[in-house]
Amino acid sequence: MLTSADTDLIRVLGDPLRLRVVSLLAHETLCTTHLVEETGARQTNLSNHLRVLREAGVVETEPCGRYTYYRLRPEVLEGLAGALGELAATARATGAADRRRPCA
Amino acid sequence: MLTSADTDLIRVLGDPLRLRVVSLLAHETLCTTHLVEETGARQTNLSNHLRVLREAGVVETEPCGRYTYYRLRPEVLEGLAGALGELAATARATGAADRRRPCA
DNA sequence: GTGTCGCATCAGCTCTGGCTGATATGACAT
DNA sequence: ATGTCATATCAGCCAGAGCTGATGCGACAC
Repeated sequence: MLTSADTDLIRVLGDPLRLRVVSLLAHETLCTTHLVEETGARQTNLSNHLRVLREAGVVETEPCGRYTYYRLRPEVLEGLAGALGELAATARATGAADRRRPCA
Repeated sequence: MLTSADTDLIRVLGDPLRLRVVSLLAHETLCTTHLVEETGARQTNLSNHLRVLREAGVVETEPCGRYTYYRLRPEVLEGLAGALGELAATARATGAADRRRPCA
């Protein structure tokens, strides 16, 4: 079953720049400067998106001097992937059984 | 790797009402009237969302007299679940190896 | 035919959310 | 202490997206 928390998570991931950041962080732990280089986005803009990702629990930070490392939290993505997979399986079963509600 | 098509798909799913509809359709093939009953949303509003889901390829329609059945397309959800799962696996490996880019 | 019902589309309003420049904070170097 | 750099926050602008009422269209019943 999908909760409203999942909706929020999906919404957070549904932004091109944020998804790009997540994609980058999946391969390598980076700090804001690297992300600015990689994405070409302004620092302010990126910082806003990183806050959204942080508050959604998608990433976690590790301060390192005046830099800040951003690391992905795999459990969150795994949870969502699992929920969507379950939903897809249910849908496939429903289709196979052609289970439909009669209209009027 | 996540493409921009995935971004669009995620964005489509990132709406509470649309995700609710997807959730309902996963268990049972329904027509608009049923969805109006189940969600409590206005017919116009729901029809708009259904159009978005249709254009994103998440659902497909089957006319039945003056009714229209909506059915979920499991492959789309499966594809997204798979991509997210892969991303999570990559992130987990990155974390385990503590692979990070040195800052300056 | 007329009426009703299921569904889609249109036009308009509103509000969220992403982008920006400016500014604040805090760490390092000199 | 001064300057520079990395990062976060704030205030404001603007486009996009969701909700609505009104309307159009096609299928069925009579």
